Amino acid sequence: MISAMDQHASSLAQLNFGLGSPAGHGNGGGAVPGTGSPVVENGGAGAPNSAGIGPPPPLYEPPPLYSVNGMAAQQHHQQSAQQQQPPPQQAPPPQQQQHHQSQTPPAHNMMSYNFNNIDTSYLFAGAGAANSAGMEVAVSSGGVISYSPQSIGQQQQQQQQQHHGICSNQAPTTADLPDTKECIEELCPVCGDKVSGYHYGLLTCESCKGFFKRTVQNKKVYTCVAERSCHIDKTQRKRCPFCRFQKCLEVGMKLEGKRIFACVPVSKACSSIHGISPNLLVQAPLSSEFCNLLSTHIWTVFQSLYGRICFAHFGRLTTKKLSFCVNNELENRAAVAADFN
DNA sequence: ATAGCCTTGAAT
DNA sequence: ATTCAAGGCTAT
Ligand SMILES: [Zn+2]
Ligand SMILES: [Zn+2]
Repeated sequence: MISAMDQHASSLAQLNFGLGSPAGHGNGGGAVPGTGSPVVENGGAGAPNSAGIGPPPPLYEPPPLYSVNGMAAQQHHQQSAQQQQPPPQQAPPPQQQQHHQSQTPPAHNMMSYNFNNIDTSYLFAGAGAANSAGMEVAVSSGGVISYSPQSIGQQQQQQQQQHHGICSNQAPTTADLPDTKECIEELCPVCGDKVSGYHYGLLTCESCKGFFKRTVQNKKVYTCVAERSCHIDKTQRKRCPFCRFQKCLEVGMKLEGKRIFACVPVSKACSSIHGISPNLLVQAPLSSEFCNLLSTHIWTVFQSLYGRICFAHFGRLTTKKLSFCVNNELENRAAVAADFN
């Protein structure tokens, strides 16, 4: 059945984004030597889709019905069974959630960056945390975007070297004992729980380690019933796995030393054609080959997952333009991520 | 699904 | 022998 796609499959196998379960086991250090583990076709998790995103902030004009190379945007319809979502019991309106952010002054509004009308929020949706994590962005004249993301991982490394530092990223409200060198990296950068060691590249708690593990192992695709900016702390981390995983990625949790950009659902057609799993783990570095694949097949999924992408000054959507965009967005980040591979 | 605990295998 | 992170196991 899949034999017809051997060509594609083989080419895919050379890509770098695969989730490997390369028998490889534990390994010291936060940086695992690049084990070239290709793709793993498994995907156990069902529920390939997730379109039920809340109304995205109208920062840009709503995209037209996108269709790439005649590939109709069918994603809109597939909106049925998702993974079990915590019953909207408390589907807290975004405002409430942001209310929780005790001390995050004007962060939440920076969720999406607009560069020359290119919205990059689709990747770092809810980049508020990323921003607070030290993300800096610079836009050059040519529209080239450069990032100097200070992931928590890097911060932790720095702190370690200094054997000094501040109480994680969560300011202790008012308590800032100058001599508290013990309160240091005791807090999980994702949820604030107590760290239990290095897990997937940085100091995290045991639960977030397990959560990250389950997510990447099963390639789970979550959806957020709110605005993809839910506050994650020890007590609420279970409420929105999407935002939790998003935060995991933002702070720089890595698999096999390689950063993960997202876990995206792949349309049935695409997974069938390329012989890939229904859910795809997008890892750095991204090869241009993968970017092509992304631009031609998975892009619409990205849209359905993260909202929309603004191609205002791109005019009509074409494969080439998509490739351009993808290469300038994703690969840029990939290059940055490669710094601490 | 979550999270605490355990086993494993590699590195030192 | 010891340390440690990845992954397995399993009671909630
Ligand atoms: Zn945590
Ligand atoms: Zn959320």
